[in-house]
Amino acid sequence: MSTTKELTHSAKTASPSTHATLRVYNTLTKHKEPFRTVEPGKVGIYLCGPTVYDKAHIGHMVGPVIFDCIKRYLVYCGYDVSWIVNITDVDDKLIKKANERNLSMLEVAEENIADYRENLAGLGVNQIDHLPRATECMDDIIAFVEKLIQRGYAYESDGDVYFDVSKDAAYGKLSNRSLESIQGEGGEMADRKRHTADFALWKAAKPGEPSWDSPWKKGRPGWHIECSAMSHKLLGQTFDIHGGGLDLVFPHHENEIAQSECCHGKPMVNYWMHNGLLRADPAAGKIGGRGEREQQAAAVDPEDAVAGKMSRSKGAGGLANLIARQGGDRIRFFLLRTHYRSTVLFSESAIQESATGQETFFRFFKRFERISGESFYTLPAATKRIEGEFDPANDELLQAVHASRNRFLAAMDDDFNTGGAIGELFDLVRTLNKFCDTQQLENTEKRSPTKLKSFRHGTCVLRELTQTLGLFDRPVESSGSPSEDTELVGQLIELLIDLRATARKKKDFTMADTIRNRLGELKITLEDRPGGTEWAKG
RNA sequence: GGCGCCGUAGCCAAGUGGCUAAGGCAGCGGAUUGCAAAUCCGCCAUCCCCGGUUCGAAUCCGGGCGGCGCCUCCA
Repeated sequence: MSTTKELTHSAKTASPSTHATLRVYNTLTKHKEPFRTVEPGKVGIYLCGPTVYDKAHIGHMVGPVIFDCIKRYLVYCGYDVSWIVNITDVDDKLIKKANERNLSMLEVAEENIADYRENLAGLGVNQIDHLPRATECMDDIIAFVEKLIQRGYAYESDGDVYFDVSKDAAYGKLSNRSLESIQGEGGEMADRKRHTADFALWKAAKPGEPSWDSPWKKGRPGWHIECSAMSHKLLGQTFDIHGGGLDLVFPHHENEIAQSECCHGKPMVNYWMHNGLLRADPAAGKIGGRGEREQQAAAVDPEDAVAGKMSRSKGAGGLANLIARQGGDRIRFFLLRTHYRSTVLFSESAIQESATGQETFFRFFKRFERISGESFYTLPAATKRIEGEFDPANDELLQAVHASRNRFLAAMDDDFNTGGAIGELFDLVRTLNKFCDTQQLENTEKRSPTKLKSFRHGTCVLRELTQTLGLFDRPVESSGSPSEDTELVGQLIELLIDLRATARKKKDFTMADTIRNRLGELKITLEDRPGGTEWAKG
């Protein structure tokens, strides 16, 4: 098998500070390939962000969430990573929206960019290094177009500029299309183009449209050019990873490659990574796309209220509401349970289901705190893969932890298989829980420093791994807004718990159960543990 | 019509040539508990169908059936 050979080879060529067991699926080659960087130890990532003509929806978050993990994981593996997410803030739809709302294009953009950033933060996406906007890079865009004209790959036509696909022999290589099979956009531009498949690099402005000075007519950039210009400006002529939704492969990314490679005469990107799309329900096609628009009115399954909500979420605050309702951490967890290239069937009931499983982690974190007195969230876990390596020696617990860690890393190394990796996380928690049970760690008298030390070490490993996914970074804010009453409520519950404890001592279980049941009706659960009774809301 | 993806237990979902097919939800049995909750243990799939390659396939090839994406703005 060639796998062994590749691994051996990469171990020799890789920088010692980075891990070369990583394999990445490349849309361009349709294969998983060993990950090699352009520059040793450095990774440049460009992800296509939104066109900000409207509020973000959940589908816009799939890419950012997975790439947030990818960056975290690469950093963990020792790379110096620069991650760009572009914002397209000049576009036909933006102009249309601005006219409808009687606002400037800039105002519409500002509003939706703020919404986008809020939603990113809500899902814990905080690894982005730059969010460049197309309108901030106009000089670079114009220079890029000029160069394409100079090199004979583009032509001006009545103030517009078009890319001449017939000059690019490689055109179609990403989406595997032949020039003949491409219909191209017809319409009003058709007569200004030499080829139907030619696409606009620069569009002359009509009266009243926002425009920028250019060597051609005053106008604005075409849809694809800003990505070529900005990625070049920020990451260079050839960079490591370009990402986006699967729906961008054609024409957007195909056109980006054509522009960039014809302009620079070099490969633009080494790894093209595309995430799968979200679907609202089996009947409704993908979210935010043509399928939704066509079927929106038609088939809304009454069983699945979510489909309806998704459609409505195109309006104000849809995603923000969803995050408020479910919690960003749950949505993130839900998205990461599936491999990033798969289609995810989205529904709130599916989020609920995955959240039920997610509770296992939160319960364990509480248990850890009960036993160790330390918060899981502040554990000094290794932030680098190499630092986290350890020899479990004869420690049975740590041997199991070590094995789990290896399986987790193997999953992540295999094209960022977060779904498989999360499975290992569940295993790891079970191992740790089992240790608590068998060693009776909840019982103060049975604890030994040695056992506690192993337990803490194992839990540090758990934290080390969850950090690479950006999961459980901080305590979940308790649902419901805190009020001044919170303290008093807590004191009252403690009082009831004391009364119940007295009842239990007297074997008055009827009273004890009444207290627990009545509190249960108020959504307050009591759990009796060796160290006393614990209560929780919800 | 062209290009491409997918079909694993009741549901969600890893695994893409070789130990007993991860994990989660739901369910069932047990340990534990005054009873619960939590936790742990056990049970619960031969991988859409047919054929082929191979010592050996869920995993590769061919053919069906079914679902989906792109080809037009889309993360």
